Amino acid sequence: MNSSKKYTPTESELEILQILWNKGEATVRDVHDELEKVKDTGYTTTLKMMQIMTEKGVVERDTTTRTHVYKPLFSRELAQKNFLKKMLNGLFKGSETRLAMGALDQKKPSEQEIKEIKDFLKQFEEQ
Amino acid sequence: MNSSKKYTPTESELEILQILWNKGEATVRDVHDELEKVKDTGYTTTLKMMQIMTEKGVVERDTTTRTHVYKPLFSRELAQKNFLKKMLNGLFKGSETRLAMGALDQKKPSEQEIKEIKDFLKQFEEQ
DNA sequence: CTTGCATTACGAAATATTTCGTATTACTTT
DNA sequence: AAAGTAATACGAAATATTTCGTAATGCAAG
Repeated sequence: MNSSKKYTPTESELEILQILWNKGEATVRDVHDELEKVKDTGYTTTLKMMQIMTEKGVVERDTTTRTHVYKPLFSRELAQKNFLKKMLNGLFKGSETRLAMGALDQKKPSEQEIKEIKDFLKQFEEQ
Repeated sequence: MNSSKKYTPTESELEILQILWNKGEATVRDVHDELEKVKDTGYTTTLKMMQIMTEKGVVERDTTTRTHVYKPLFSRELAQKNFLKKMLNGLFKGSETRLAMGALDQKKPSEQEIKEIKDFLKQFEEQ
């Protein structure tokens, strides 16, 4: 059994992270103005969300100025990698060198495995 | 504003879908036995989960035999595409032809956009 | 300075997800 | 056919996520 729980952003957190990733850093106002274009929730909701993300250590904030400035600590790349890993986990069902148990962290995948991963990714490439 | 909400599997649903995708179809017992290797929850939890997924239309089940057999209706490819889309949404921040608003569904991305997408995907390919 | 405005803080309600206990039902074994 | 076993049904508790109302605070304009 395995109970290493790695952080995955929730739906809402991901939306906020997207904006932070794009802007590099932003205030709650910045983020909320963006969010509003796509989603229809109040300002304090966004604020609270970002406060929670701060607690979780997903973002950090500079509180020296009155208007706090937030930066992502969880990178876009990591989000992608984590998702990819999650998908690959399901892929290596029978394989003895089960990536499934988090091997992707510890050992290098084999040639064969790399090939499979590439095939898996190919679909995104064709047109 | 936009409020078209497309289904995204929750964390737990995804775990179950992984197994169903691999097996093609499976009973609750099958799924639970797999799940147990990785997670430590009771049988009825898995059952309930799969029942809910049935209600949501994420899976379907054959109830002709006593032991129900479940099949995924939500494909691995779609899960990937949705995630990818979500990531791309954040990528086309300023672009006039904002993929952000779900354009990926409706119109073909431009040459330029395709290039950006490919670049984005490249990181997964290098070794 | 004091009024108004934008911000953060915070608690708690609303909602969604995950978990499981208990009951019921069907099949199998004795 | 009775007892045991394994499955589904279902309600509801536990937990996690999302939402927002209200209050407190600081800044800026009058």
